[in-house]
Amino acid sequence: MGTTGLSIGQVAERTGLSVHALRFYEREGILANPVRRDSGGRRVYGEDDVEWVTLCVVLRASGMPLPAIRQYTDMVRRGDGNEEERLALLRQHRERVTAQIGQLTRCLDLIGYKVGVYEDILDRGAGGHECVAPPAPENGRPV
Amino acid sequence: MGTTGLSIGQVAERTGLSVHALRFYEREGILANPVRRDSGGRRVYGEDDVEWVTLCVVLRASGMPLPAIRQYTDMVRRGDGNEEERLALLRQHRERVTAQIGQLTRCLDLIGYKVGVYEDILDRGAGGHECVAPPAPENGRPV
DNA sequence: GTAGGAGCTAGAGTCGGCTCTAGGTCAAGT
DNA sequence: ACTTGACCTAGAGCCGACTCTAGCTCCTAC
Repeated sequence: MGTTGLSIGQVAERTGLSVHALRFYEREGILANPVRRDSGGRRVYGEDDVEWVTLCVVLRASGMPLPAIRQYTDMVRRGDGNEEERLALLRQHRERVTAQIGQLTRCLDLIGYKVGVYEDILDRGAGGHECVAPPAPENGRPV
Repeated sequence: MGTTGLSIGQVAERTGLSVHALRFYEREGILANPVRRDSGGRRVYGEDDVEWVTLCVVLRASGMPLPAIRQYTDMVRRGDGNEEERLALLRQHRERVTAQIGQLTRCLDLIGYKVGVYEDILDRGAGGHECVAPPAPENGRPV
């Protein structure tokens, strides 16, 4: 049986979390199953643990708060029979992420516009002809 | 001269920030120009202030930290002549936002995949035929 | 045998970004 | 006269998510 068995440091390395964060997540009840320990009391992670942590990292990266991840973890831990609940939670999160992307995209438009404005100002300035009344950079009463 | 003059409460309402947050931003040096006061010492905002705050809200919403917003504010306050700097800062932020959207999109893919998995499980379950060995929901060692 | 490095626990500290409190002023309405 | 409500300041408090520290145990290599 080729069960690997990874140390916390190795898991940290491949998930991108710090060892501190991994222990913290465990304390917070965010690991789906209790981490095994070796004879010396050190954590030994399996591939499935790594996969789970990786999922958690993705959920965090997309803005899911730890309490929600814990909820989801609890559902999974409770086992089969609550798939509707899990689905609902995932769908809700998906909508939030979609909304977030939408908002960021709108922000990006404005930022892009601003970038364009400054590019124009600089192009014009570099062109050599004096700009007597520069097109009010930010607002009408700067400084 | 149709200068409006808004109270802090009105600005809060139309920018979405709280009055607390508005005062906090001011203390943090994030308002481009000093807010005027009425005879009683109360803040009076002009349309330009509201526009500036609105820009700040967009920058915040797209993840720019307050210190960076303050930097930008400082540049604007210093007046003409540092347009390259402003442009650089905005471009940098634009790239970060783009990256963030990319990351969220990748997360969304995974979440969508998970949603699909659960939809399949539930469809199959609702179909009536017993699922003897359900396709391992989360990982091989749940609970 | 001893120095280094990785791991352990419990608990304290940090950081960003607000949010709230206490204690007060002021103007308008009843 | 008095209550209400919006505003003021200075400063404390809070929340989320880590991050770090102290003081310890192992194991390995020199």
